Amino acid sequence: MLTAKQQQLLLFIDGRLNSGGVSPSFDEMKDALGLKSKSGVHRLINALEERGFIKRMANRARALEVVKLPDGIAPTDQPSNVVEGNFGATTGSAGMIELPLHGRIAAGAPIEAFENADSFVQVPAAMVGRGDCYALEISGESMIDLGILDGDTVIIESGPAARSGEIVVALVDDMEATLKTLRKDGRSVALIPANKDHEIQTYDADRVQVQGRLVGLFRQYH
Amino acid sequence: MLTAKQQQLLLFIDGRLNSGGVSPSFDEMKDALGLKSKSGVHRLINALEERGFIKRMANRARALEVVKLPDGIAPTDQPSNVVEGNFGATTGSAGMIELPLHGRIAAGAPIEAFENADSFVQVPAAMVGRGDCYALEISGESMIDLGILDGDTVIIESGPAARSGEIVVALVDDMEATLKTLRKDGRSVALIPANKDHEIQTYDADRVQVQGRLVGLFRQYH
DNA sequence: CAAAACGTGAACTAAAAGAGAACATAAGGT
DNA sequence: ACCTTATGTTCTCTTTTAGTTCACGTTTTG
Repeated sequence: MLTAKQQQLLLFIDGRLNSGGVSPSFDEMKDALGLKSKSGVHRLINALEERGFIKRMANRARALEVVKLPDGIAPTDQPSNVVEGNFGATTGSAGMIELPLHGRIAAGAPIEAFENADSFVQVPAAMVGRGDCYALEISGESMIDLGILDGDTVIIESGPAARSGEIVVALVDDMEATLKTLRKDGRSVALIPANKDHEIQTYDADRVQVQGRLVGLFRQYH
Repeated sequence: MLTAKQQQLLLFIDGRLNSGGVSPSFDEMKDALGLKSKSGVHRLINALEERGFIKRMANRARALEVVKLPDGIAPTDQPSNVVEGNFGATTGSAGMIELPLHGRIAAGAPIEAFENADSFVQVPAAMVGRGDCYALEISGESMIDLGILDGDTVIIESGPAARSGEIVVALVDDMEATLKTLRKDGRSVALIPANKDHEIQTYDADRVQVQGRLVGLFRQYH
C-alpha cells in the first residue's frame, strides 16, 4: 500500500501529532527524512493524501491530520515518545524502541564522524542499555573476527565510560570515528581490530575520545 | 478459487501489509516466490485482481491492498503477522513482534531437535520474514566464520523451501537439528559449517529435512 | 491432446525520489 | 498598512526504482 518513504513520513507525522499535537512543517519533515529539499516532501504528502492516509487543508501551514495508519501498525495512542535526554529515540509501545540511525561507521579504515540521523531502526527495548543509544550501520570488515560484519547494524550506548576489552566507537583526533576493541595501557590507548589484515593502532590517551560502547547487534539475511 | 501460486502470493502480500504496511515490490514478490522473473508475478497479480482478492492503484508503485482472503484462511487482522500454523508468535504493537524461543541449537555438533518454547524474545517486525518465525539461541562455534557466535539469537523462518547458499536449520534423520549453510547437489545435500575445524557433511537428500531458514540475528553485549 | 498455468529474459515505460530555485501565501509584529 | 519571516507550492532536471509487455518455452491438468 505504501512505499517505504511514504510510510516513514506517515509514522513521523503520526508520532508528532500524538506526542505534542503540533503538526510538523515541511522543513521539519524534510529533515526527519534526511532530505535536502522539501519538494520531495510535498510529493510524499500528496501520495499519502491520494491513498487516504492523511487529510490536509490546502494552503494552510501545519494543517495535517492522520486519518489512518497502515494495517499492522498500532496507533501510537497515548502521548508518548521522546525519552528524556535521548538522542531522539522514540518509544513505541510494547517494549519496542526506535533509535536514530546515524549513518555508517567504518569498522575498517576510520571515516569521518557521523552524519545526521537519516532514518530510524526499531530494536527491542531489552537490547538497549540504560543510557542514550543510537544505531550505526557497519561498513568494512575490520571486526569480522568478532562476528561483526559489513552491513550489520549495531546499537551504541553513548557515553565516554568504557573499560578495557569493551568494543567502542572511538573518535581519534576529533575527526575519525571507528569501531574497535579498546585497551587502555596507562597513558596510551590501543584500538584493536578483529581482522588479521588490520593493525592495532595505539594513540596517546588525549587523542582518543570514546563516544560510546557496543551493546547490541543485529543483522538481516535476505 | 485460487491456484497454489496465487494463494501463496496473496498470503505473502497479506503478511507483508499486516506486518509493516509497506507493500512489496514486484521484485520482492518475485524473490518470495522463488522466481527469476517478475513477469510471472505480474500475471499472478492480475489473476488475483481479476478474482477480487486484491485491489491496486494502476501504475503506482507498491500500492497493493488485500480485499479478502480465500475461505478457510483467517484474516491476519491486527494482532498478527504470522500466517497459519503459527508457532506461537504474538505481536505487540508498533512493529514489534514476540517470538517463541525454542531453545538452543548447535551450530557445532548437531543436538537433538527442539525442546518446547520456554521463553519469548522480542524482535523488530521488520526483521521477521513473511512466514512463521521462531527464535533459537546458538550454541557452539561452527558458524563463527559467518559471524554467528555462541550465544547469539537467530530468527528462523520456518518452512522447507531453501535455496543453495542459504543458511538453514536442517534436521538429519529426523533427530538432530543443526544450523548450516545448505548446498544442494542433485540427489545429495551438503551441510557446510563456517569454521575450519569442522567438516562439510554430505547426506542423501532423503535424510535431510530443512526446517527453516535464517532470516535474522541479534546479539547483546554485556 | 489442448488449455491453462508457469517460468524466463529482455526491452520498454512510468513512477518515485532527490535536488535546487523561484514564487506565493500566511501570520506576526510594528 | 507595511515589512518580515515562516511555510507551502511549483517547476525543471536527473537518477533510481518499479511496473508493463512481449515473445517463447515448459509443466500441469482436465
